[in-house]
Amino acid sequence: MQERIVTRFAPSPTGYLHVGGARTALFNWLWARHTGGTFILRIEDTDQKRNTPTAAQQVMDDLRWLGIQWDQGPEAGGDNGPYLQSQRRDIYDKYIKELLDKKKAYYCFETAEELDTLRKQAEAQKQGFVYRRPTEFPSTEDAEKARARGRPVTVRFAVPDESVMVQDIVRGVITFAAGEIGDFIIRKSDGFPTYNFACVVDDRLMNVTHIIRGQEHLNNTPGQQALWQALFSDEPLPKYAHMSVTVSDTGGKLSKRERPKALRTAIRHALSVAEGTMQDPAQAPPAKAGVDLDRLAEAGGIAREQLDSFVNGDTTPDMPIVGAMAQYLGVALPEINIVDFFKSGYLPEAMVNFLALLGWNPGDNREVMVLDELIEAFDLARLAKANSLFDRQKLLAFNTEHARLVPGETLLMHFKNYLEEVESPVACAEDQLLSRIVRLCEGARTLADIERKCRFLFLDNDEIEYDDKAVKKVLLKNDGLGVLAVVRDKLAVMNELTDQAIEDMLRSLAEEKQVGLGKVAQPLRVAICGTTISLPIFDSVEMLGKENALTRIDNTLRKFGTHIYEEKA
RNA sequence: GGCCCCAUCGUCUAGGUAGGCCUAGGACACCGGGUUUUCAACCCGGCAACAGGGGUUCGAAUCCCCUUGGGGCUACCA
Repeated sequence: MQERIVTRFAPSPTGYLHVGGARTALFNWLWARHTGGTFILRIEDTDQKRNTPTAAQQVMDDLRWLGIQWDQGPEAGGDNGPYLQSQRRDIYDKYIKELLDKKKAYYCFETAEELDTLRKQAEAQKQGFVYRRPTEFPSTEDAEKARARGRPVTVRFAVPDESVMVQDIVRGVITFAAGEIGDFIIRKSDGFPTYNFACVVDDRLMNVTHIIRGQEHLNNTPGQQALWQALFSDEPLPKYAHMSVTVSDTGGKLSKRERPKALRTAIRHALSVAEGTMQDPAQAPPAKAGVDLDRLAEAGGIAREQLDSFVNGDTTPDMPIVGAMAQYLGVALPEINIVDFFKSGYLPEAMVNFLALLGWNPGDNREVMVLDELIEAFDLARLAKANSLFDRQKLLAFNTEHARLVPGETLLMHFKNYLEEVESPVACAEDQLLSRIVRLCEGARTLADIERKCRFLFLDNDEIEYDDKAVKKVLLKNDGLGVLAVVRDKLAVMNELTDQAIEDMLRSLAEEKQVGLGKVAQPLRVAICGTTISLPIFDSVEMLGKENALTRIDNTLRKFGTHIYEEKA
C-alpha cells in the first residue's frame, strides 16, 4: 500500500519569512498537494537567544499571503502536536535519556571557549575538527558535580564509527566516510535540544515521509540519519531531497543582510557626494546628495552614535529601523523578505510562480503558471541540482503577466490589501472607483505602479508636488504653459466632463494646432498630477472633476507662468 | 584548512537517467523597428551558451577523469 505522503516546513522564528524559506515551504507544500498528502508547519523555536516573539505569527501571515495552507501546525491543529518545539521538551528528554541509558550518548562539560581552542588547533593542523570521545562516559553523578562546579553540561550523540550513505532524490547517493562525522551536541546546557536532534525526533513522530530542504542541510544529514538509526531503527528512513540554494546577484546565498548593506552603501554614497569625494558619480545610487545624519537617526528612531556605528560597518540595526531610514532617504532596498515584496506591490500569484521556477521546471516550455497548474505539474524528480540566481527582472515580468491574468476581483482585493499595507491615501477610495482605476491600468507592472498613477486623485489640490523634470520638459518648453491656458479655457466652458467629451476637446485642439495629441495632453497632465505619469488623461480629468481640474491648472499657471497668466487675466 | 554539492546564452532553464532527433529550444534582460495621450503594455526582428583539457566511442552538451570556477557546511543557529 502506498503510504500517505507527509511533508513539513520547519522554520525557526527568528525573523520574517524570506524568499529562501518561502521557496522551501512552497516545494514541500506543492509536493503534498500534488500527491494528495499532508503538509505540516512546525516551529523550531529551540534557540531562546534568537527567537523573537512576533516572528512565528509573521511567518504564518506571509505563508497565508502566498496561499500556502498547512494541514497541521499552529492555528490548524492536528494529531501530532504540539507543533512548537519549545512545547515538546519532555518528549526530547525522554529520547535523550534513552540514548544516555544505552550509552549511545554522553555528557560533556567543555565551555564554548575550550571547544573553540580545539577547533582552531585542528584547523592549524589542516584537519577537520572532530570531537574526540572520552573512553569512559561520565555518569549522571559526574554531570551533577560538574553542574555544581558551574560547568556547562551538554549531551552529545555517540556517532557510530561507520560510513554513512545518504540517498538523496536530487543528488543520488552521497557517501560520508567513517570518522568524518563528529559526535554532535543533542542537548544544550540550557536543557533545550539542538536542531539536529529535535528535527529527527519530530520527523519520526509526525510521520514525515519526505524531507525537502536546502542544500545547506546536506552535511547535517548523515548525522541525522545515524540518530534515526539509533532511535528508530525499525522505521524506514524518510526520503531526502536537498534543493539547490538561491543565490543573490551580489554573490553568495541570498540573505537578509543585503538590506542593511544596501542602505549603508547609499548613505556612504550620499555623504561622499556631499564631500565631493565620490569616485565615480555615474555609479551613484539615486540618493540625495548630503545627508543630515541627526535627522536620519531620528527617522530610524535610534541614537546618532548607533547610526555612526552602522555607517562604519560595526553594527547593524533591526530591520524596521533599516526600512524607516531607507524610506526617509528615498532609497529602494532590495526585497528579501516576503513582506518586502508585498510592500513593493508584487502579487502572491507571481511570487509563487517565480519561486517555483527557482530550481524546478515542468519539463516543457511553460513558465507562467497558476497555482493549480503548479500543483499538477510539480515533481521532485525534476528538481535542478545547480544553484539559481534570484533574478528580479524576471520576477517583475512574471508580476506583469499575473496582474493581467488574475481575475478583476482578485486584483482589486490585492490592490486594497496593498494600499492598507503602505498606508496610501488611495486606501479611502470606494470599490467602484478603485475597480475603474485598476481596469485603466492594464499592463501595469506592480500594484505600486497603479498606486502611483492614481495617487493624484486623492490628494488635496495644494498637495500636488511638481516633478522638476516634468515641469521643465512639458510646461516650460514649446509653449506648454500657453497650451495649458488654452486647454483651461476650453475646459471651463464645457458642460459635461466625460472622458469622451474631454478626448474630443483635446483631439480637436491638437488638430487645430497641427500638433500631436501629446503636445496638448501632457501640459494638462502635469498640471493636474504634477508628473508625466498618470492614468489615461481623459479619465484622469473626468475623475478629478471640473472644479478640481481648473483649480490645479490655475495653480500651475500661477506658479510657473505668472506673466502669461496675468496677460490672460 | 577539512568535508560536501554544482557547472548549457548576461539571467532562469530545456536537452543529460536510454550518446546520433541539437546547424542546442524557450523565457527574462538587452539591441533594432513598429504602435502610442504619459508610464507601462503590446507587435515584429536581432544578438547570445554546451568553462578548459584529456579520455571512452563510428559518433558526446549528454558517459569517465583531471583542472578551473562557483556555492554550501564546518556553532551549546536552524
